[in-house]
Amino acid sequence: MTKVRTRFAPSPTGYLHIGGLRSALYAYLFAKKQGGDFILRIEDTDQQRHVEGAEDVIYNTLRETGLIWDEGPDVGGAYGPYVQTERRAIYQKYADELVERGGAYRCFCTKEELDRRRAEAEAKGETFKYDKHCLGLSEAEIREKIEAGLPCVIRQNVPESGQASFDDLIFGQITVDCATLDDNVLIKADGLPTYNFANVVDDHLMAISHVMRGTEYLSSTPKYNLLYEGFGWEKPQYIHMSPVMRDEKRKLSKRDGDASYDDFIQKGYLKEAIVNYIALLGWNPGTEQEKFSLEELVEAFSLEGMSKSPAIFDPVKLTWLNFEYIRALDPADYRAYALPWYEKAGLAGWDYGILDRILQPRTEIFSQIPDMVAFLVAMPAFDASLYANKKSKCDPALAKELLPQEMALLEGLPDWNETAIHDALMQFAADQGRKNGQVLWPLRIAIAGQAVTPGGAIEILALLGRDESLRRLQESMAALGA
RNA sequence: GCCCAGUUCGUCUAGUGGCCUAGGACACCGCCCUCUCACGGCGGCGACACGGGUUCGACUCCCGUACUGGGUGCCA
Repeated sequence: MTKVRTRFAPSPTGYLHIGGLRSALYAYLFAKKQGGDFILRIEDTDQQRHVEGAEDVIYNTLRETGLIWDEGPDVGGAYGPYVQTERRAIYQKYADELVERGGAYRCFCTKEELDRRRAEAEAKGETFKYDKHCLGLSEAEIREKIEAGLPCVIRQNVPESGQASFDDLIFGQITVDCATLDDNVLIKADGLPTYNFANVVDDHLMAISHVMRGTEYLSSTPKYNLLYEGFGWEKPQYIHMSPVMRDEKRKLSKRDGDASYDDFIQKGYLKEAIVNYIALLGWNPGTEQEKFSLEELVEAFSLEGMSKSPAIFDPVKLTWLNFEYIRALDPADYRAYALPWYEKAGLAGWDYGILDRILQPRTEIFSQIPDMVAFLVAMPAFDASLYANKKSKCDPALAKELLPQEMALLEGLPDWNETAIHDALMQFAADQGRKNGQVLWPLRIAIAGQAVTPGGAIEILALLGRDESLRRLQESMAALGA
Protein backbone atom coordinates (compact mmCIF):
# COMPACT_ATOMS: atom_id res chain seq x y z
CA MET A 1 0.00 0.00 0.00
CA THR A 2 1.29 3.42 -0.88
CA LYS A 3 2.05 5.92 1.81
CA VAL A 4 -0.71 8.29 2.83
CA ARG A 5 0.15 11.84 1.84
CA THR A 6 -2.20 14.77 2.34
CA ARG A 7 -1.64 18.43 1.73
CA PHE A 8 -2.88 21.78 2.91
CA ALA A 9 -2.77 24.17 -0.03
CA PRO A 10 -3.79 27.68 1.03
CA SER A 11 -3.68 30.79 -1.06
CA PRO A 12 -1.71 33.57 0.56
CA THR A 13 -4.53 36.06 0.27
CA GLY A 14 -4.89 37.19 3.86
CA TYR A 15 -5.19 35.88 7.36
CA LEU A 16 -5.73 32.24 8.05
CA HIS A 17 -9.30 31.98 9.15
CA ILE A 18 -10.89 29.36 11.31
CA GLY A 19 -12.27 27.40 8.36
CA GLY A 20 -8.86 27.21 6.70
CA LEU A 21 -7.25 26.10 9.92
CA ARG A 22 -9.85 23.37 10.29
CA SER A 23 -9.11 22.08 6.76
CA ALA A 24 -5.43 21.95 7.64
CA LEU A 25 -6.22 20.19 10.90
CA TYR A 26 -8.27 17.45 9.26
CA ALA A 27 -5.64 16.88 6.56
CA TYR A 28 -3.00 16.67 9.29
CA LEU A 29 -5.04 14.31 11.45
CA PHE A 30 -5.89 12.02 8.56
CA ALA A 31 -2.25 11.72 7.49
CA LYS A 32 -0.82 11.31 10.96
CA LYS A 33 -3.40 8.78 12.05
CA GLN A 34 -2.08 6.54 9.29
CA GLY A 35 1.56 7.33 9.75
CA GLY A 36 1.57 9.41 6.60
CA ASP A 37 2.98 12.75 5.54
CA PHE A 38 1.39 16.16 5.71
CA ILE A 39 2.53 18.57 3.01
CA LEU A 40 2.22 22.33 2.83
CA ARG A 41 1.91 23.90 -0.60
CA ILE A 42 1.39 27.57 -1.32
CA GLU A 43 -1.07 28.26 -4.13
CA ASP A 44 -0.15 31.72 -5.24
CA THR A 45 -1.06 31.64 -8.90
CA ASP A 46 -3.45 34.54 -8.48
CA GLN A 47 -1.02 37.41 -8.41
CA GLN A 48 -3.81 39.98 -8.05
CA ARG A 49 -5.01 38.72 -4.72
CA HIS A 50 -1.64 37.98 -3.18
CA VAL A 51 -1.18 39.66 0.20
CA GLU A 52 2.27 40.51 1.49
CA GLY A 53 3.24 38.47 4.53
CA ALA A 54 0.33 36.08 4.25
CA GLU A 55 2.71 33.12 3.99
CA ASP A 56 4.20 33.95 7.37
CA VAL A 57 0.78 33.99 8.97
CA ILE A 58 0.19 30.53 7.56
CA TYR A 59 3.53 29.19 8.79
CA ASN A 60 3.14 30.71 12.24
CA THR A 61 -0.40 29.55 12.78
CA LEU A 62 0.28 25.99 11.72
CA ARG A 63 3.41 25.83 13.87
CA GLU A 64 1.72 27.31 16.89
CA THR A 65 -1.13 24.87 16.72
CA GLY A 66 1.22 21.95 16.23
CA LEU A 67 0.23 21.09 12.67
CA ILE A 68 3.78 20.42 11.63
CA TRP A 69 4.28 19.74 7.94
CA ASP A 70 6.74 17.17 6.66
CA GLU A 71 7.39 18.98 3.40
CA GLY A 72 6.83 22.56 2.41
CA PRO A 73 8.36 25.73 1.02
CA ASP A 74 10.57 26.43 4.01
CA VAL A 75 11.54 22.90 4.98
CA GLY A 76 11.86 21.48 1.48
CA GLY A 77 11.25 17.88 0.53
CA ALA A 78 11.64 15.50 -2.35
CA TYR A 79 8.77 16.90 -4.38
CA GLY A 80 9.53 20.62 -4.46
CA PRO A 81 9.30 23.37 -5.14
CA TYR A 82 6.23 23.82 -2.95
CA VAL A 83 5.25 27.28 -4.14
CA GLN A 84 3.25 27.29 -7.33
CA THR A 85 4.77 30.40 -8.88
CA GLU A 86 8.10 28.57 -8.73
CA ARG A 87 6.64 25.72 -10.74
CA ARG A 88 5.73 27.65 -13.89
CA ALA A 89 7.89 25.61 -16.22
CA ILE A 90 6.43 22.39 -14.89
CA TYR A 91 2.87 23.42 -15.66
CA GLN A 92 3.87 24.67 -19.09
CA LYS A 93 5.49 21.38 -19.91
CA TYR A 94 2.51 19.32 -18.83
CA ALA A 95 0.07 21.64 -20.56
CA ASP A 96 1.98 21.17 -23.80
CA GLU A 97 1.88 17.45 -23.26
CA LEU A 98 -1.86 17.51 -22.71
CA VAL A 99 -2.33 19.53 -25.90
CA GLU A 100 -0.35 16.83 -27.74
CA ARG A 101 -2.57 14.17 -26.25
CA GLY A 102 -5.70 16.02 -27.30
CA GLY A 103 -6.89 16.72 -23.77
CA ALA A 104 -6.41 20.46 -24.19
CA TYR A 105 -6.02 23.09 -26.89
CA ARG A 106 -4.76 26.61 -27.43
CA CYS A 107 -7.33 29.38 -27.50
CA PHE A 108 -6.87 32.91 -28.79
CA CYS A 109 -10.31 34.30 -28.01
CA THR A 110 -9.98 37.49 -26.02
CA LYS A 111 -11.24 37.82 -22.49
CA GLU A 112 -13.25 40.89 -23.47
CA GLU A 113 -15.06 39.05 -26.22
CA LEU A 114 -15.84 36.10 -23.98
CA ASP A 115 -16.97 38.36 -21.14
CA ARG A 116 -19.38 40.01 -23.55
CA ARG A 117 -20.80 36.70 -24.67
CA ARG A 118 -21.03 35.47 -21.11
CA ALA A 119 -23.03 38.55 -20.13
CA GLU A 120 -25.27 38.05 -23.13
CA ALA A 121 -25.98 34.45 -22.22
CA GLU A 122 -26.64 35.43 -18.63
CA ALA A 123 -29.11 38.07 -19.73
CA LYS A 124 -31.01 35.38 -21.55
CA GLY A 125 -30.91 33.17 -18.49
CA GLU A 126 -28.63 30.66 -20.15
CA THR A 127 -25.47 29.02 -18.95
CA PHE A 128 -22.49 30.26 -20.90
CA LYS A 129 -20.30 27.61 -22.39
CA TYR A 130 -17.26 28.16 -24.54
CA ASP A 131 -18.05 26.96 -28.05
CA LYS A 132 -14.69 25.25 -28.68
CA HIS A 133 -14.11 27.77 -31.46
CA CYS A 134 -10.33 27.55 -31.27
CA LEU A 135 -10.34 23.77 -31.17
CA GLY A 136 -10.92 23.94 -34.93
CA LEU A 137 -7.80 26.01 -35.63
CA SER A 138 -5.26 24.36 -37.92
CA GLU A 139 -1.59 23.94 -37.05
CA ALA A 140 -0.71 26.69 -39.46
CA GLU A 141 -3.26 29.11 -38.06
CA ILE A 142 -2.04 28.49 -34.53
CA ARG A 143 1.60 29.01 -35.52
CA GLU A 144 0.68 32.20 -37.31
CA LYS A 145 -1.17 33.64 -34.31
CA ILE A 146 1.62 32.76 -31.93
CA GLU A 147 4.19 34.35 -34.22
CA ALA A 148 1.99 37.43 -34.41
CA GLY A 149 2.30 37.62 -30.64
CA LEU A 150 -1.37 37.13 -29.90
CA PRO A 151 -2.11 36.27 -26.28
CA CYS A 152 -3.06 32.68 -25.83
CA VAL A 153 -4.53 30.46 -23.14
CA ILE A 154 -4.77 26.70 -22.96
CA ARG A 155 -8.20 25.19 -22.41
CA GLN A 156 -9.27 21.80 -21.25
CA ASN A 157 -10.95 19.82 -24.01
CA VAL A 158 -13.99 18.34 -22.29
CA PRO A 159 -15.94 15.67 -24.20
CA GLU A 160 -19.27 16.96 -25.44
CA SER A 161 -21.21 13.95 -24.26
CA GLY A 162 -20.91 11.15 -21.77
CA GLN A 163 -20.41 11.38 -18.04
CA ALA A 164 -17.58 12.10 -15.68
CA SER A 165 -17.52 10.91 -12.10
CA PHE A 166 -15.46 10.17 -9.04
CA ASP A 167 -15.83 8.53 -5.67
CA ASP A 168 -15.60 10.68 -2.62
CA LEU A 169 -14.73 9.04 0.68
CA ILE A 170 -17.36 11.13 2.46
CA PHE A 171 -19.97 11.88 -0.20
CA GLY A 172 -19.86 8.72 -2.25
CA GLN A 173 -20.08 8.70 -6.01
CA ILE A 174 -20.55 12.03 -7.74
CA THR A 175 -21.46 11.98 -11.43
CA VAL A 176 -22.06 14.82 -13.86
CA ASP A 177 -22.88 15.01 -17.53
CA CYS A 178 -19.96 16.26 -19.56
CA ALA A 179 -22.40 18.42 -21.50
CA THR A 180 -22.76 20.62 -18.41
CA LEU A 181 -19.00 21.12 -18.16
CA ASP A 182 -17.16 24.03 -19.72
CA ASP A 183 -13.73 24.01 -21.37
CA ASN A 184 -11.99 25.84 -18.56
CA VAL A 185 -8.77 27.72 -18.91
CA LEU A 186 -5.81 25.66 -17.70
CA ILE A 187 -3.01 28.07 -18.46
CA LYS A 188 -3.74 31.79 -18.30
CA ALA A 189 -2.43 34.36 -20.73
CA ASP A 190 0.20 35.31 -18.15
CA GLY A 191 1.58 31.79 -18.40
CA LEU A 192 0.50 30.77 -14.90
CA PRO A 193 -1.88 27.88 -14.39
CA THR A 194 -5.35 28.18 -12.93
CA TYR A 195 -6.30 26.17 -9.88
CA ASN A 196 -8.05 23.74 -12.22
CA PHE A 197 -4.75 22.68 -13.69
CA ALA A 198 -2.20 23.36 -10.99
CA ASN A 199 -3.97 21.29 -8.37
CA VAL A 200 -4.09 18.26 -10.63
CA VAL A 201 -0.48 18.50 -11.75
CA ASP A 202 0.81 19.22 -8.27
CA ASP A 203 -1.22 16.60 -6.48
CA HIS A 204 0.00 14.02 -8.97
CA LEU A 205 3.62 15.10 -8.99
CA MET A 206 3.71 15.41 -5.22
CA ALA A 207 2.24 11.92 -4.88
CA ILE A 208 -0.71 13.12 -2.83
CA SER A 209 -2.71 10.01 -1.98
CA HIS A 210 -5.75 11.73 -0.53
CA VAL A 211 -6.93 15.08 -1.81
CA MET A 212 -8.69 16.82 1.08
CA ARG A 213 -10.39 20.13 0.38
CA GLY A 214 -13.66 22.00 0.77
CA THR A 215 -16.93 21.03 -0.86
CA GLU A 216 -16.69 24.00 -3.20
CA TYR A 217 -14.70 21.61 -5.40
CA LEU A 218 -17.19 18.78 -5.24
CA SER A 219 -18.88 19.53 -8.53
CA SER A 220 -15.72 20.32 -10.46
CA THR A 221 -13.80 17.25 -9.37
CA PRO A 222 -15.23 15.04 -12.14
CA LYS A 223 -13.63 17.49 -14.52
CA TYR A 224 -10.29 17.15 -12.76
CA ASN A 225 -10.55 13.40 -13.13
CA LEU A 226 -10.86 13.91 -16.88
CA LEU A 227 -7.47 15.59 -16.70
CA TYR A 228 -5.94 12.64 -14.84
CA GLU A 229 -7.36 10.38 -17.53
CA GLY A 230 -6.01 12.65 -20.25
CA PHE A 231 -2.53 12.18 -18.83
CA GLY A 232 -3.04 8.52 -18.04
CA TRP A 233 -2.30 9.21 -14.38
CA GLU A 234 -3.59 7.28 -11.40
CA LYS A 235 -6.29 9.25 -9.59
CA PRO A 236 -6.02 10.13 -5.92
CA GLN A 237 -8.68 9.43 -3.32
CA TYR A 238 -10.93 12.39 -2.70
CA ILE A 239 -12.20 13.71 0.62
CA HIS A 240 -14.39 16.79 0.44
CA MET A 241 -15.11 18.63 3.65
CA SER A 242 -18.19 20.68 4.41
CA PRO A 243 -17.65 24.33 5.26
CA VAL A 244 -17.82 26.24 8.53
CA MET A 245 -20.62 28.76 8.49
CA ARG A 246 -21.15 32.02 10.30
CA ASP A 247 -24.88 31.42 10.23
CA GLU A 248 -27.29 29.41 8.14
CA LYS A 249 -26.59 31.46 5.05
CA ARG A 250 -23.08 32.74 5.23
CA LYS A 251 -19.75 31.04 5.29
CA LEU A 252 -17.30 32.13 7.94
CA SER A 253 -15.00 34.65 6.37
CA LYS A 254 -12.49 37.25 7.35
CA ARG A 255 -14.08 39.61 4.89
CA ASP A 256 -17.30 39.70 6.87
CA GLY A 257 -15.40 40.60 10.01
CA ASP A 258 -15.36 37.09 11.39
CA ALA A 259 -12.54 36.40 13.73
CA SER A 260 -9.35 34.85 12.44
CA TYR A 261 -7.21 32.51 14.48
CA ASP A 262 -5.04 35.46 15.52
CA ASP A 263 -8.05 37.45 16.67
CA PHE A 264 -9.11 34.66 18.98
CA ILE A 265 -5.63 34.32 20.42
CA GLN A 266 -5.50 38.03 21.08
CA LYS A 267 -8.83 37.94 22.86
CA GLY A 268 -7.47 35.38 25.23
CA TYR A 269 -8.48 32.04 23.80
CA LEU A 270 -6.06 29.14 24.22
CA LYS A 271 -4.81 27.51 21.05
CA GLU A 272 -5.60 24.09 22.48
CA ALA A 273 -9.22 25.10 22.94
CA ILE A 274 -9.48 26.49 19.42
CA VAL A 275 -8.01 23.36 17.85
CA ASN A 276 -10.21 21.14 20.01
CA TYR A 277 -13.32 23.12 19.15
CA ILE A 278 -12.83 23.26 15.39
CA ALA A 279 -12.04 19.55 15.31
CA LEU A 280 -15.50 18.91 16.71
CA LEU A 281 -17.16 21.23 14.20
CA GLY A 282 -18.20 18.75 11.58
CA TRP A 283 -16.56 15.70 13.04
CA ASN A 284 -17.42 13.49 15.98
CA PRO A 285 -15.28 10.82 17.58
CA GLY A 286 -18.05 8.28 18.02
CA THR A 287 -17.74 8.55 21.78
CA GLU A 288 -18.95 11.19 24.19
CA GLN A 289 -15.49 12.57 24.81
CA GLU A 290 -15.30 16.29 24.10
CA LYS A 291 -11.88 17.33 25.33
CA PHE A 292 -9.02 16.26 23.09
CA SER A 293 -5.39 17.17 22.89
CA LEU A 294 -3.89 17.21 19.39
CA GLU A 295 -2.32 13.81 20.08
CA GLU A 296 -5.66 12.42 21.16
CA LEU A 297 -7.28 13.82 18.04
CA VAL A 298 -4.75 12.02 15.86
CA GLU A 299 -5.54 8.82 17.71
CA ALA A 300 -9.33 9.25 17.53
CA PHE A 301 -9.66 10.64 14.02
CA SER A 302 -11.63 8.76 11.42
CA LEU A 303 -13.50 9.75 8.27
CA GLU A 304 -16.51 7.89 9.64
CA GLY A 305 -17.28 10.78 11.91
CA MET A 306 -17.15 13.46 9.23
CA SER A 307 -20.37 15.32 8.65
CA LYS A 308 -21.70 16.06 5.17
CA SER A 309 -23.54 19.20 6.07
CA PRO A 310 -22.16 22.64 6.88
CA ALA A 311 -21.58 23.45 10.55
CA ILE A 312 -22.30 26.80 12.13
CA PHE A 313 -19.49 28.22 14.22
CA ASP A 314 -20.70 28.77 17.78
CA PRO A 315 -18.53 31.18 19.75
CA VAL A 316 -20.46 30.35 22.92
CA LYS A 317 -19.41 26.72 22.85
CA LEU A 318 -15.85 27.68 21.98
CA THR A 319 -15.89 29.91 25.04
CA TRP A 320 -17.12 27.06 27.21
CA LEU A 321 -14.30 24.81 25.97
CA ASN A 322 -11.81 27.61 26.54
CA PHE A 323 -13.13 27.94 30.10
CA GLU A 324 -12.56 24.22 30.62
CA TYR A 325 -8.98 24.54 29.41
CA ILE A 326 -8.27 27.59 31.53
CA ARG A 327 -9.56 25.92 34.65
CA ALA A 328 -7.38 22.91 33.96
CA LEU A 329 -4.24 25.04 33.56
CA ASP A 330 -1.35 24.58 36.00
CA PRO A 331 -1.30 27.59 38.33
CA ALA A 332 2.03 28.71 36.91
CA ASP A 333 0.66 28.58 33.37
CA TYR A 334 -2.44 30.45 34.40
CA ARG A 335 -0.26 33.16 35.92
CA ALA A 336 1.76 33.45 32.72
CA TYR A 337 -1.34 33.94 30.61
CA ALA A 338 -3.09 36.21 33.11
CA LEU A 339 -0.20 38.50 34.00
CA PRO A 340 -0.39 40.72 30.92
CA TRP A 341 -4.09 41.16 31.59
CA TYR A 342 -3.51 42.00 35.26
CA GLU A 343 -1.09 44.66 34.12
CA LYS A 344 -3.48 45.93 31.51
CA ALA A 345 -6.17 46.14 34.16
CA GLY A 346 -3.99 48.29 36.40
CA LEU A 347 -3.21 45.59 38.94
CA ALA A 348 0.56 45.41 38.48
CA GLY A 349 2.17 44.51 41.78
CA TRP A 350 -1.02 43.35 43.51
CA ASP A 351 -1.22 40.01 45.29
CA TYR A 352 -1.18 37.77 42.24
CA GLY A 353 -1.64 34.67 44.37
CA ILE A 354 -5.08 35.79 45.53
CA LEU A 355 -5.96 37.13 42.10
CA ASP A 356 -5.10 33.80 40.48
CA ARG A 357 -7.09 31.94 43.08
CA ILE A 358 -10.28 33.93 42.63
CA LEU A 359 -9.96 34.49 38.90
CA GLN A 360 -8.78 31.19 37.43
CA PRO A 361 -12.02 29.36 38.24
CA ARG A 362 -13.99 32.21 36.70
CA THR A 363 -12.04 33.19 33.60
CA GLU A 364 -13.69 32.05 30.37
CA ILE A 365 -11.53 34.26 28.17
CA PHE A 366 -8.51 36.18 29.41
CA SER A 367 -9.79 39.43 27.98
CA GLN A 368 -12.58 39.33 30.58
CA ILE A 369 -10.11 39.94 33.39
CA PRO A 370 -10.02 43.74 33.28
CA ASP A 371 -13.78 43.98 33.57
CA MET A 372 -13.91 41.43 36.34
CA VAL A 373 -11.41 43.34 38.47
CA ALA A 374 -12.32 46.92 37.61
CA PHE A 375 -13.96 47.38 41.02
CA LEU A 376 -10.63 46.72 42.70
CA VAL A 377 -8.96 49.55 40.85
CA ALA A 378 -11.74 52.06 41.32
CA MET A 379 -14.61 51.87 43.78
CA PRO A 380 -17.86 51.94 41.82
CA ALA A 381 -20.66 54.26 42.88
CA PHE A 382 -23.56 52.23 44.19
CA ASP A 383 -26.98 52.52 45.67
CA ALA A 384 -27.80 51.52 49.24
CA SER A 385 -30.43 49.13 47.91
CA LEU A 386 -27.55 46.77 47.11
CA TYR A 387 -27.36 45.98 50.81
CA ALA A 388 -30.68 44.25 50.54
CA ASN A 389 -30.34 40.53 49.97
CA LYS A 390 -33.00 38.03 50.87
CA LYS A 391 -30.87 34.94 51.09
CA SER A 392 -28.27 36.61 53.28
CA LYS A 393 -31.07 38.12 55.35
CA CYS A 394 -29.56 41.51 54.95
CA ASP A 395 -30.92 44.99 54.29
CA PRO A 396 -29.63 48.57 54.50
CA ALA A 397 -30.72 48.89 58.12
CA LEU A 398 -28.72 45.86 59.18
CA ALA A 399 -25.76 47.12 57.20
CA LYS A 400 -25.99 50.41 59.02
CA GLU A 401 -25.97 48.56 62.32
CA LEU A 402 -23.17 46.07 61.62
CA LEU A 403 -20.75 47.98 59.43
CA PRO A 404 -19.38 50.26 62.17
CA GLN A 405 -18.73 47.26 64.40
CA GLU A 406 -17.00 45.37 61.62
CA MET A 407 -14.96 48.45 60.83
CA ALA A 408 -13.80 48.67 64.41
CA LEU A 409 -12.98 44.99 64.42
CA LEU A 410 -10.89 45.24 61.26
CA GLU A 411 -9.13 48.36 62.44
CA GLY A 412 -8.00 46.49 65.48
CA LEU A 413 -6.50 43.56 63.62
CA PRO A 414 -2.78 43.17 64.33
CA ASP A 415 -2.17 41.35 61.06
CA TRP A 416 -3.89 41.99 57.74
CA ASN A 417 -4.10 38.68 55.96
CA GLU A 418 -6.80 36.30 54.83
CA THR A 419 -6.58 34.00 57.82
CA ALA A 420 -6.69 36.79 60.35
CA ILE A 421 -9.56 38.54 58.59
CA HIS A 422 -11.48 35.31 58.19
CA ASP A 423 -11.09 34.24 61.80
CA ALA A 424 -12.04 37.63 63.16
CA LEU A 425 -15.17 37.92 61.05
CA MET A 426 -16.31 34.39 61.77
CA GLN A 427 -15.85 34.96 65.48
CA PHE A 428 -17.78 38.20 65.21
CA ALA A 429 -20.69 36.44 63.46
CA ALA A 430 -20.75 33.75 66.13
CA ASP A 431 -20.64 36.32 68.94
CA GLN A 432 -23.47 38.29 67.42
CA GLY A 433 -25.55 35.22 66.71
CA ARG A 434 -25.63 36.26 63.08
CA LYS A 435 -25.44 34.13 59.95
CA ASN A 436 -22.16 34.44 58.06
CA GLY A 437 -24.06 35.97 55.18
CA GLN A 438 -25.43 38.75 57.34
CA VAL A 439 -21.95 39.77 58.34
CA LEU A 440 -20.21 39.24 55.03
CA TRP A 441 -22.79 40.49 52.56
CA PRO A 442 -22.90 44.12 53.70
CA LEU A 443 -19.16 44.19 54.15
CA ARG A 444 -18.53 42.95 50.61
CA ILE A 445 -20.96 45.47 49.19
CA ALA A 446 -19.38 48.27 51.17
CA ILE A 447 -15.88 47.59 49.91
CA ALA A 448 -16.67 46.37 46.38
CA GLY A 449 -19.63 48.52 45.46
CA GLN A 450 -21.25 45.88 43.30
CA ALA A 451 -23.49 42.89 43.83
CA VAL A 452 -21.40 40.42 41.88
CA THR A 453 -17.70 40.01 42.46
CA PRO A 454 -15.16 37.29 41.84
CA GLY A 455 -14.29 35.99 45.30
CA GLY A 456 -15.84 37.08 48.57
CA ALA A 457 -15.41 39.80 51.18
CA ILE A 458 -12.37 38.20 52.76
CA GLU A 459 -10.35 37.88 49.56
CA ILE A 460 -11.30 41.37 48.51
CA LEU A 461 -10.26 42.85 51.86
CA ALA A 462 -6.93 41.09 51.60
CA LEU A 463 -6.41 42.28 48.05
CA LEU A 464 -7.29 45.90 48.76
CA GLY A 465 -5.06 46.06 51.82
CA ARG A 466 -5.84 47.62 55.15
CA ASP A 467 -5.74 51.29 54.18
CA GLU A 468 -7.87 51.08 51.06
CA SER A 469 -10.32 48.68 52.71
CA LEU A 470 -10.87 50.94 55.67
CA ARG A 471 -11.11 54.00 53.44
CA ARG A 472 -13.84 52.35 51.34
CA LEU A 473 -15.65 51.18 54.46
CA GLN A 474 -15.55 54.66 55.92
CA GLU A 475 -16.90 56.15 52.73
CA SER A 476 -19.69 53.62 52.36
CA MET A 477 -20.75 54.06 55.97
CA ALA A 478 -20.87 57.81 55.50
CA ALA A 479 -23.11 57.33 52.49
CA LEU A 480 -25.38 55.18 54.64
CA GLY A 481 -25.42 57.72 57.41
CA ALA A 482 -23.86 55.21 59.77
C1' G B 1 -31.96 29.32 -15.07
C1' C B 2 -28.91 24.85 -15.28
C1' C B 3 -25.62 21.29 -12.62
C1' C B 4 -23.80 18.92 -7.87
C1' A B 5 -24.67 18.15 -2.84
C1' G B 6 -27.03 18.65 2.00
C1' U B 7 -31.47 18.67 5.58
C1' U B 8 -32.32 15.22 13.68
C1' C B 9 -33.40 20.11 19.71
C1' G B 10 -31.47 27.50 19.08
C1' U B 11 -26.14 25.40 18.00
C1' C B 12 -22.51 20.99 17.48
C1' U B 13 -24.04 16.14 17.04
C1' A B 14 -25.53 10.28 18.23
C1' G B 15 -28.60 7.26 15.24
C1' U B 16 -26.71 2.53 9.06
C1' G B 17 -35.20 -0.85 9.43
C1' G B 18 -37.46 -2.90 15.36
C1' C B 19 -32.60 -1.30 21.13
C1' C B 20 -36.04 5.71 19.78
C1' U B 21 -41.89 7.36 24.63
C1' A B 22 -34.83 9.86 19.47
C1' G B 23 -29.17 9.84 23.32
C1' G B 24 -25.05 13.46 24.60
C1' A B 25 -22.76 18.47 24.75
C1' C B 26 -23.24 23.99 24.72
C1' A B 27 -26.96 27.65 25.69
C1' C B 28 -31.41 28.59 28.52
C1' C B 29 -34.76 27.75 33.00
C1' G B 30 -35.63 25.74 38.09
C1' C B 31 -33.92 23.56 42.75
C1' C B 32 -29.75 22.36 46.10
C1' C B 33 -24.87 24.00 47.86
C1' U B 34 -23.22 29.01 49.09
C1' C B 35 -21.32 36.04 51.89
C1' U B 36 -22.42 37.41 45.58
C1' C B 37 -20.88 35.25 41.08
C1' A B 38 -18.66 30.97 39.23
C1' C B 39 -17.80 25.75 40.27
C1' G B 40 -20.37 21.23 41.67
C1' G B 41 -25.05 18.14 42.25
C1' C B 42 -30.14 17.24 40.72
C1' G B 43 -34.15 18.28 37.43
C1' G B 44 -36.58 20.80 33.19
C1' C B 45 -37.42 22.98 28.23
C1' G B 46 -36.26 21.51 23.33
C1' A B 47 -35.53 18.22 17.04
C1' C B 48 -36.34 13.50 12.88
C1' A B 49 -38.12 19.89 6.64
C1' C B 50 -42.81 18.38 4.01
C1' G B 51 -45.68 14.85 0.95
C1' G B 52 -46.00 10.18 -1.18
C1' G B 53 -44.38 5.18 -1.51
C1' U B 54 -41.66 0.22 0.05
C1' U B 55 -42.22 -2.74 4.63
C1' C B 56 -45.47 -6.40 9.69
C1' G B 57 -42.54 -1.96 11.16
C1' A B 58 -39.14 3.91 8.92
C1' C B 59 -35.16 9.19 11.74
C1' U B 60 -33.12 5.16 8.97
C1' C B 61 -34.67 2.63 2.03
C1' C B 62 -37.04 4.91 -2.80
C1' C B 63 -39.51 9.12 -5.36
C1' G B 64 -41.18 14.13 -5.41
C1' U B 65 -41.45 19.10 -3.24
C1' A B 66 -39.40 22.89 -0.18
C1' C B 67 -35.34 25.09 1.84
C1' U B 68 -29.92 25.68 2.47
C1' G B 69 -24.97 25.42 0.54
C1' G B 70 -21.65 24.93 -3.59
C1' G B 71 -20.57 25.31 -8.86
C1' U B 72 -21.70 27.72 -13.41
C1' G B 73 -14.39 32.97 -13.54
C1' C B 74 -7.83 33.89 -17.73
C1' C B 75 -10.49 33.22 -8.21
C1' A B 76 -9.09 29.43 -5.37
